[in-house]
Amino acid sequence: MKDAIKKIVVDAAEQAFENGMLPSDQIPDIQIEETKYQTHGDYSTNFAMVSASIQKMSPRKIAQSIVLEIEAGKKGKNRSLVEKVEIAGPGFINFFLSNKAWHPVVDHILDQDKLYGSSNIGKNEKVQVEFVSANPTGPLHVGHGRGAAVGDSVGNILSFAGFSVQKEYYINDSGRQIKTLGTSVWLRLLQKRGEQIDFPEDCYKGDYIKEFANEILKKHGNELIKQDEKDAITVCARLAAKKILQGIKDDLSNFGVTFDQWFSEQSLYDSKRVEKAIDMFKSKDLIYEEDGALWFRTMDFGDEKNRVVVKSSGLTTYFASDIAYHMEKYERGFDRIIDVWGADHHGYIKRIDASVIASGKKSEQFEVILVQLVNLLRGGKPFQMSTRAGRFVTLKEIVDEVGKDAARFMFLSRSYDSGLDFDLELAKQKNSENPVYYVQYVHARITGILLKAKQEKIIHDIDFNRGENLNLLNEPAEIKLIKILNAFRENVEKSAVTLHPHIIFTYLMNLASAFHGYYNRHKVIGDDIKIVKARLSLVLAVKKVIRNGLTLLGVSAPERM
RNA sequence: GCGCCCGUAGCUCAGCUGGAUAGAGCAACGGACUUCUAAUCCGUAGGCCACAGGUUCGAAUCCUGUCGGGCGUACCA
Repeated sequence: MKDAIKKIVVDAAEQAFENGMLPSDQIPDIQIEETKYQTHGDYSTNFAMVSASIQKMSPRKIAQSIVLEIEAGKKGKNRSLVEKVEIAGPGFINFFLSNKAWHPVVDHILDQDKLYGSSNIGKNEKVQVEFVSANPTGPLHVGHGRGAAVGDSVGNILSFAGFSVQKEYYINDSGRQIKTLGTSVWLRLLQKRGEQIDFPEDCYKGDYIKEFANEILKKHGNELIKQDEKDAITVCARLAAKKILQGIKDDLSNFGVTFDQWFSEQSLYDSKRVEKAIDMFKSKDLIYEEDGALWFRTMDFGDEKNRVVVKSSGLTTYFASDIAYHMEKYERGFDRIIDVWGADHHGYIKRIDASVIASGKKSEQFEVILVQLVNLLRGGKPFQMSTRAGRFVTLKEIVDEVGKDAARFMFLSRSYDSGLDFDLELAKQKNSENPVYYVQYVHARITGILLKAKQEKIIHDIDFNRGENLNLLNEPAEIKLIKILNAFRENVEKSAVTLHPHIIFTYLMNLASAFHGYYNRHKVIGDDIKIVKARLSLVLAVKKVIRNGLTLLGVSAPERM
């Protein structure tokens, strides 16, 4: 619709130039915007204002010549959509569209169905979204849930907008935390056998560790005891990590989050990629030795200090494998890499950015979505979490208690740029305070209407792909609904460009509100069969758009509630 | 100290690639079920958009500074 309006404006401007009403044929970058107020029509453009310096004329004068040309060119194809054009304020040109301009939108939605809202602005660009990537040393907690919801939705939205997306989970299955995990399990196992052991401060204290210890003791206890402690710990680590990872996969799956690939950190060592990356940067003099350690010159790329890649002990740091990992991603052919991280990792961005640029990529090819922390509350009071102390609320707990849909909707309701208060008591409530029901209710309500219409033999099927009598949709509430439906694709695109899923949330709330208002004011199944058919077409279109939007957020669209 | 995020209605937050009269949910108050689902709707009330400068025809939006809150500043992961 906006494109059609833009064409009208541009055509008129060209015509005005030919007629000598405008001195220049230069067309600046203009905006066609939806208006905030009914009195300003449906769309407005700032053409006159931004052309003022080019044309060396006052905005209102420019606007006048444009309006004159539009009215003169009544025969133009798009022109018939416009009922009235007005000049307002400092020089806005306001367009009032006729109702019939909107009616085809309904047909278009019914026809496009699940594809409605999709686009190709991504041009199949290869994008990788990496998220969650929690260490397999314990179950996922609430904070991971937010990252999972954001990453998964961003992936969905980018795909829908025409990007070629791969979602990946990076498994930190190497290094010290895995060793700590093994030690934790091993010590619990020994305790279980009755040995008196002081459990170290830096080991994982969660109950799940004790459970693993029990299990391993039963299954492999006798063999383990005979082994060297060092080997036994390694075995414990391997078994526990495998078990935990499976738990993470299950939790994510129950949360509706899927990954295309699970990438192992250890594999980077096995394939010598870490070693090779270090050698490569050494040869470029970007890695040097000092105090017995190897340092990467991240300061050359704006970091506040250089960073260690190999400690004086000879062990590599996390940063070392991350350098290799990101290089490997580009080798796989991705044009863009998006990492979803918790805000507590923001100091890490410069470092990775430096290594990415050092490896010859452009800064824009690496982006980090920084998800601000989830502030967990219980009945309004802060609820502190610590993995080590074993006191935390897991993602599974949340999903079991409030449901996948409510949890995901909650996580995506706000921009991730802001911290999120997640109150356990509130989230557990299944009442109207939860916005997810507000939107899902639209879908269920419409299904109810369609089922009734089918029962009364008004329609054969509750799903159809052609509207009927759309020209009878002339109630203001109906036109308003169609306008919102029409804006869906634009919202998806905006969401994709800004990488902000909450735009979809806001859109859905807005659409749901418009629908509920319409529903309460107008009856779909009434006396006039022609109008009934028109309205059935409209509400079916609403239903499809609600479903498409919810799908992007990973929330289900129920037929009944 | 330095770096990142935030500061908008009583509360939680949208709006931020500058546009005309700043929005929603919750909470408060008053109404609407003999109807396709009241998990809904309609109405009332609620604002120095933290503060101070700057850029602009125009600033909640962009720039600078100040104040306030969160997070981070490891040869941890």
